[in-house]
Amino acid sequence: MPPKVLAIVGPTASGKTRLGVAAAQALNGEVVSVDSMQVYRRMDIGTAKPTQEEMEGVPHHMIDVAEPWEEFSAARYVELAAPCVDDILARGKVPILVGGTGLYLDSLLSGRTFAPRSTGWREKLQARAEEEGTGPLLEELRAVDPEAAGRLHPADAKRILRALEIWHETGITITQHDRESRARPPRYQALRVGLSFADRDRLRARIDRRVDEMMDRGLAGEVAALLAEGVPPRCTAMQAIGYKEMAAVLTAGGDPAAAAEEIKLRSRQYAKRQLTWFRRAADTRWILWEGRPDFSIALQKTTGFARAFGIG
RNA sequence: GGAGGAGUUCCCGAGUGGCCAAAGGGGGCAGACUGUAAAUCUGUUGCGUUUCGCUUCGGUGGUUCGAAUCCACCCUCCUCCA
Repeated sequence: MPPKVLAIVGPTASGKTRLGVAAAQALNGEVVSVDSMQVYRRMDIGTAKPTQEEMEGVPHHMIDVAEPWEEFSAARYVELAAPCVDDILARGKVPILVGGTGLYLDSLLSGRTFAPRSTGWREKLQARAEEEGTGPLLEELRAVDPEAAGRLHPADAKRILRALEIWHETGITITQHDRESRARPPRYQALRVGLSFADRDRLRARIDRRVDEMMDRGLAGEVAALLAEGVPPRCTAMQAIGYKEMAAVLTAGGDPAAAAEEIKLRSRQYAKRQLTWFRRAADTRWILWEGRPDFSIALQKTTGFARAFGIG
């Protein structure tokens, strides 16, 4: 049986960080962040990275492990996070996976492998897609991997390109790769605890408040500093919600207040996508806030689930 | 007081007699997701007993076989003249 871990998931601003710390204290655990943007250094305010104070002495991993200009990915996340989790287990403690990046979490738990990133194919294919459109590329894919071509929507350029990239780079179709990858045993056995609000409007209000706080705490300055140190505006890190909007205001001009509203909107839509992802795991034990979040009750429930699951 | 212009579905906005429950965009809702995932992509969005019926395009009447589209009056908003 794979080792057991606790995973705390949910949309942005649902209270994962705080419950994670409380659970770590109660269960003799350490937190492993599962967040595609908190991995970057100097991106603190906009990613709502837990502060030293909020960590309350609980060790946190997978935060500040990359430079903002670096190319990061789910594959790289797993490469770094899995040893982290294993180390925590080896020390007899409970790994508590806390975060909202569904792909990263599932990749870490499942043991799936990733086909390698190509050396140059992606760029070539991208250039072709811009010239010819994705139609011919999709047909090219169909010739070697009809299954993938049938599954992918003609407008989904990103995935069509990736499928072709894998084919050209490895000579193996993405369909075959995925099939083999899926057959691997899971890396960990996870108790999934989901955090959200019973009423979507409450989640929305909390997101709004959090964005206002980010602005007050100096999000503009944080983004300006990144740009000043030469972080390319188009890199992965700068695609983060809050950063791309502020970067646009800082470089092209515009109203910071309007940018804040835009950030709230994008965050709300992101939260919705997170819910779509996390709802898919039917075994998730959801804790839905009815009104103000009550962390003592949430912790009680979580430790109860954990005991029944056989951890802590 | 006078002269123009405008009021369209949650929002913006197209539509100037039938092909209009009404383009397009936004937002909402739902979904997908294997090396950019806070990314990317899809579906759907008046109501119902849903290959059909009903209600809708500021309001009320009217013209017409037929009106969001034409006419009259009214209401609201904008611009200009006084």
